[in-house]
Amino acid sequence: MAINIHDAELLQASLAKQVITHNELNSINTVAGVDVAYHEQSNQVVGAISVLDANTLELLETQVSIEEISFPYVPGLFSFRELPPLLNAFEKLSIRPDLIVCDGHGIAHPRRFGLACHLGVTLNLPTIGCAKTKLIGDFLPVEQARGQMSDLIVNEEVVGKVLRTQHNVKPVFVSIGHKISLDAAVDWVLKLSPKYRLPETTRQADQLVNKTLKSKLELI
DNA sequence: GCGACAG
DNA sequence: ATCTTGTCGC
Repeated sequence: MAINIHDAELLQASLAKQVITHNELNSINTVAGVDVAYHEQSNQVVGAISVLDANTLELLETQVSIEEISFPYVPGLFSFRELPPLLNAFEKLSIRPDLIVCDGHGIAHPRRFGLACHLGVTLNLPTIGCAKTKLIGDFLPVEQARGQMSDLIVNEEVVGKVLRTQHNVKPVFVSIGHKISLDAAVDWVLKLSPKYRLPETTRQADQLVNKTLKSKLELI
């Protein structure tokens, strides 16, 4: 790895000061989803980004990047493992999305600097963290109806929302990534999840990395 | 020491 | 994340 674990933690604490936790958005016409998949066998990683029309959720553009895994999986240092392939895939885009939804946390992180924050600050774009499971924090049970939520709390501080995107389906963990308020982040996650638990942006990116991993690496 | 721990 | 079949339910 190019950076050691200790330095990575110090870097996060420093970069966390650059995170903007209020809305600094222009009109949002396109929204992107990002995801990463691994092939430990060949030490390869696939990063993908899918850009959707923010209103129709129609798929507009996709890009992928396949490269060497450069950092181990360490809870809390997730972004150092996933950022490289995501940035490389992003560079290939012809469309610059107005918002990015990440498969992981934003400020709901030990040093308030999860993947969504790191990607947002690096690209200077609004980002949302939408994770499938908790990293830190406590919360009260969420009612079963779609749209119900409860605060995700760490030391009295609300770092995110535990949001039910579908009736009777396990909730997701939403937090601020960069340049967006928590309320707006929740609204977008709901809008992007009309039918399934996860946002369409995440589903498209997830589908893309798995398809790519299968076709380009399984024949090794 | 014990449990928790994004993907 | 990934390893993995069938199966219950809308």
